[in-house]
Amino acid sequence: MRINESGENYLEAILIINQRKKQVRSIDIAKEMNFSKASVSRAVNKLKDEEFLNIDDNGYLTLTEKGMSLATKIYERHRFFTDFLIYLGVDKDIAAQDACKIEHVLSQESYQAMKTYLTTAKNKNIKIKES
Amino acid sequence: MRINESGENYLEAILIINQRKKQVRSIDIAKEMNFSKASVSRAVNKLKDEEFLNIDDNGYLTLTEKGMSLATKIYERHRFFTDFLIYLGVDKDIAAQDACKIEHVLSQESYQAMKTYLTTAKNKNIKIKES
DNA sequence: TTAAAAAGTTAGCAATAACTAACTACCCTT
DNA sequence: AAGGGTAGTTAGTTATTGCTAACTTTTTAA
Repeated sequence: MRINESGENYLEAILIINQRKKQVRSIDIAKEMNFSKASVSRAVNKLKDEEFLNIDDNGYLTLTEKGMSLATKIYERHRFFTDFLIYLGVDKDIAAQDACKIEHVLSQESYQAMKTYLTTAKNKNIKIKES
Repeated sequence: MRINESGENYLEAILIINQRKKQVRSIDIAKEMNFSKASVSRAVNKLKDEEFLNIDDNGYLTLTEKGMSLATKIYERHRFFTDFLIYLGVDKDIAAQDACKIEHVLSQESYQAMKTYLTTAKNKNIKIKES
């Protein structure tokens, strides 16, 4: 029952929609992701079965602790990879697109190394400018 | 008829096998990639139909110009992303694994920005050490 | 020479993940 | 109360990409 890229994207979308709206339904995800209602319905019910979210009687979705944890992890990676690429000079839209692609697949080790490096690199650049 | 990740991996494997052996057959790919003969047979014939490679009467595979161009591009990305991650302090095996995942999906823009940055970063580090 | 092994192919299966079409259910308005 | 809009579900399709089983063909070796 291992979750995959597709499932992670749904969870991430819920998190993102939640920043604009208090309540999230399947239809909101369909609009956000440009998927059919049917695809979302199926995916969301699978995520419910796997206990990544709950669906209440009115169709509102709530991430479980497990779901929130994963969604947050992926979204943080998304933002970091976007920032990282922007720092390297990549256009922000392309950076965001590329972040979507790698956020699911890059190892924790590489993610951590990139984070550590970016911090150090930023400090070095400041020092160089100051000297 | 757009080629995808799977096809790119087969082409890359052919390039890699060619570095050790003058001639490459489907069975060599199967061993290299740990796939069944049947899967390779189908994939290779698809790549032939799409004119990424030719198959001679003895079953030996030759990349077409188009196939070689793509294989080389992916392999160069593979090596660069591996080097990049190793430079950031990632273990070489993990770096290679992660490179496999991103070599197909990262935009040309990001790839180029990372290349430019790595060169600059290396120079800066040398200067810092020298000063 | 016969038999086994190596290589390749074909057919059919499975999982994943999207789609459309058609349905139900509910609410709101006229 | 009837009809329309919105939301969700179910069924069935498609494409990708791996698999096994079973077959052919060719080469090798006893």
